[in-house]
Amino acid sequence: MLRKTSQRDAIQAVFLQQDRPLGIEEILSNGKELVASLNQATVYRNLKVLLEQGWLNQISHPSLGTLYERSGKGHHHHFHCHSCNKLYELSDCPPAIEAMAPKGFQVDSHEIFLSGTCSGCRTPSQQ
Amino acid sequence: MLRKTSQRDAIQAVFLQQDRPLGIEEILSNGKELVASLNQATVYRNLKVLLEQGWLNQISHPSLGTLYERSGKGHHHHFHCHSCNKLYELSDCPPAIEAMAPKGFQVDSHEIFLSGTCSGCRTPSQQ
DNA sequence: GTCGTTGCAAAGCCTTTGCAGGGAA
DNA sequence: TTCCCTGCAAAGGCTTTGCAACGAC
Repeated sequence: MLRKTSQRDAIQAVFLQQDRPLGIEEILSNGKELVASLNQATVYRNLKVLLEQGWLNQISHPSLGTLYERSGKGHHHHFHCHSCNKLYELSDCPPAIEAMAPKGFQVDSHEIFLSGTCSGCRTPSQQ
Repeated sequence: MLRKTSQRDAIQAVFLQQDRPLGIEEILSNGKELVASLNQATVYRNLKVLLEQGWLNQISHPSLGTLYERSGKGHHHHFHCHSCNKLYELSDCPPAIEAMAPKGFQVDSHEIFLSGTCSGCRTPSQQ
């Protein structure tokens, strides 16, 4: 029922190639290098399909807006460097996060966004 | 240089009265009860002014979108109950949050969003 | 041939802006 | 009177949708 198309292939290739969270503009511009006719609407439609399939995860970042990343990397959070504007993946997760909620509240999920300066931007000479 | 207007008074009154994070729609509809002619554009413009004055804080919630809350409550985070759709304030904050970042990264700020079911929605009979 | 998929353009949200009239000081 | 503020409507971003043509199977 789901057909293989060069457009969807291109979008997936962009994610495999970049291996980091991407926004629409990046997906579109990178994808156009693979399929020149690639259209914005097609990107949106395929992102939706890939989300439904569980191939992608959606990130609603407070500063960067909506981003998409390959799923299957396990639970993690993100660090946003506002110098180079990159989004880094974090592996750790505070274990006591559920304790933040008041008594009687059931915590189903949580999101953590850190921001600051990455090591590369702090010591540019070592980059 | 900043004039007192019934519209801005109304918007501030809504926040003082509700004492919780509010979205545009709520601010507008509640504000219209105080100043019937209150316009959407006026609300946006005054929210901007109140943000610049530091009277309000902006929240970019992953599920609820943009909300505004009175500032001056100190550092805190939020819990979103997806049953009653309310946003609760949390007082605690994990102390080890900075340790989540890789070595050499400087953490300037962080955001934490919890979601789940509040106590009232878990045991409706006691509400 | 079928029917999922695409490109294009139009339409939908949310938010901002231009403009002329209105009101605070 | 001055000029900040408001309401209205139009315009801007981002995302979705309608539609006819296209193309995978």
